[in-house]
Amino acid sequence: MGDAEAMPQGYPSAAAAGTLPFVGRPGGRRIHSGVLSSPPAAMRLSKFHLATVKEVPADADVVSQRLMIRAGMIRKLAAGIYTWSPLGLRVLRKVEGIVREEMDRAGALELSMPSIQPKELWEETQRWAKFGGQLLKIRDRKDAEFCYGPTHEEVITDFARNELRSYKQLPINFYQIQTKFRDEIRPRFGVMRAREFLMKDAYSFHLDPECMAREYRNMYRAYARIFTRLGLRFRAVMADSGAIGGNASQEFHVLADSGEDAIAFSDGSDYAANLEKAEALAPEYPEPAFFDEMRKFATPTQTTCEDVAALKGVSLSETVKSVAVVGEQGFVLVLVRGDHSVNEVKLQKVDGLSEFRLAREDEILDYLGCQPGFIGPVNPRKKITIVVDRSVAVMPSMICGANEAPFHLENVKLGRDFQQDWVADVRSVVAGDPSPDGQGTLSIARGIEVGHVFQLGQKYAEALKATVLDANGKAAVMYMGCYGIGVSRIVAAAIEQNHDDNGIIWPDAMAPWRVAVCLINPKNDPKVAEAAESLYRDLAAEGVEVVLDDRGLRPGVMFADIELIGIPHRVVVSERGIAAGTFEYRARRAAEAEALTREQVFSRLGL
RNA sequence: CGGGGUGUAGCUCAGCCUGGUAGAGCGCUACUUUCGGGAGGUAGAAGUCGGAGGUUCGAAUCCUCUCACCCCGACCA
Repeated sequence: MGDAEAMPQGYPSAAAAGTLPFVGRPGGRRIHSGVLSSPPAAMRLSKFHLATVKEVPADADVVSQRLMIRAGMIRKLAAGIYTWSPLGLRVLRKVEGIVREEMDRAGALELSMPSIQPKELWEETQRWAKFGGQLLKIRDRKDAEFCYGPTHEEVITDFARNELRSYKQLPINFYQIQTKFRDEIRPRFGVMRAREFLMKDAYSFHLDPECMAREYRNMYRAYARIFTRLGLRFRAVMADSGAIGGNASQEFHVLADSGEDAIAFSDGSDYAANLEKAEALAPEYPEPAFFDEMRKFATPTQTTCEDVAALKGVSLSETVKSVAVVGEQGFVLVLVRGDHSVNEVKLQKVDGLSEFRLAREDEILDYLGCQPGFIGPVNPRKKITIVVDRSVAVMPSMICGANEAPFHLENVKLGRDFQQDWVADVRSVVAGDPSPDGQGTLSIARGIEVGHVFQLGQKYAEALKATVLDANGKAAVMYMGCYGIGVSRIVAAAIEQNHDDNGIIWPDAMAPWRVAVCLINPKNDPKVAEAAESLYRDLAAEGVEVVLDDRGLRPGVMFADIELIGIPHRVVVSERGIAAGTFEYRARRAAEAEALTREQVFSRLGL
């Protein structure tokens, strides 16, 4: 799959990252540094705090987390809460700087909102109650309630309603790069799923939906530029808008096998969507000539679809899985094919299930008259609601639980043996399903969500009464867009995508330094230190971000460190190189080092 | 929230079952020999054994409570 497919016209593919004209070039004076104050471009490791470690805590369960800890980029303070060391922060700032430059370039205006937000504001949008346990609530000394901001729709909309009075002030897009806190049920994977994290969030305000849609496309393009400049392989996909709310919504995913999200994409078109969202079409079945009577058969030990299918010697797709849930209006049985799985997000869209939970065993017994393992839609003990997936609705007949242990039923026919209340798309797509746009079939890949763009519409502006006067002098509720990027998560995602057995391999744009100059046995020959110092100074003078490893360590230790922290280019200065008039150059991904003259080294670095 | 597990030196861990003087490796400090892929030797510093209570002559070890952290689950019946 090519990244370019997900990108708007006219932008280079990710493969070209690092050669784009707007990448900060050595020697080129940046108009603005991208951060309030940049760390020094050149650095001696003897003056730096490099804190690599050989052993890692056993609980680091993902590559990026292990490598970030080993490289000494992060240290855990508490569950999902990390300190960024000087090294880690250099990388984080690189990402932040690129995000900031591209947001500025796209016309957004940076501001900074409080991380602590009053309860009252969140009550105006009902989200104090609805946001759930992720909202970290705190009290001040007067016992007034606040939350640590997990997102800033409320605050920005409050700001906008006070600041924006006229349609002439629109459209406008405000953004900030700020630490947020979401009290995750289970923080894990280091900074990839942390509770405290750095996020860029932007909010745009418009008089009409067309304008909102234009800015949405503008932000989409800005995001594509950001991830391209960062040198990441990524893909934009259609998304469910979830708790934030709103209409159109797309996510940007960094592709990595370890990603927490599954994304579905077509091999025959541009279609790509989060698995939560990807529409599942019903297959077509040949019309059967006649129907057999429903029949009960014994399944003494078979409680799963897999076991029952194996017992009958039929395909899993001929069985039906019954999932019991309890929604606002009571007990609901959800039917999906044995080879499919229920999609929670889709199920929430069914009437009466916007909030649901799995049924408890006693509830299942009460409504169906049978314990789990043998439940089904036929002859429940009490009146229940039955939701049938599209694929189940077209099955000529099915095998399902009999609501009587230990039995299942075969030749069960919808409409004859039981009645459904709803037919809906409630399953997740699987690889091989037809693409919903009718072109090609779907494949599933894994991704790490690093960006999300939404068209919010008037949801928040309405709740908070954020209006401007339009050209007719009438109050108009503004339309909003919101656009997030997980800055700290990008650092982890980049490592997931770019590493080897020796450590991290930074894309040039994210590397803490672009070049490392290493000294071998400088004590033996003063010329080594002289040559290294002069190379270091000259590279620094050219504006290259260069680090001099003058720690005086043994070569093996030094090389291992430089590789672990992922410096893209390494130049070794040694006695024997001096004698031959060369330096030893090695790109991080290269298998072998090569002996180059000083001029060749500079030209390798594009100088 | 349910289940399971772990807290012992800066880090990774052993010791706990079967109570009796606090251990190893890595890291750190000093000296020394080394010096092109995580060196060797010698000497050394370093731990309220997560916390509180209890049992006992005696508790890292047994019991109770508590805190923290981790894993699995919390749609696939």
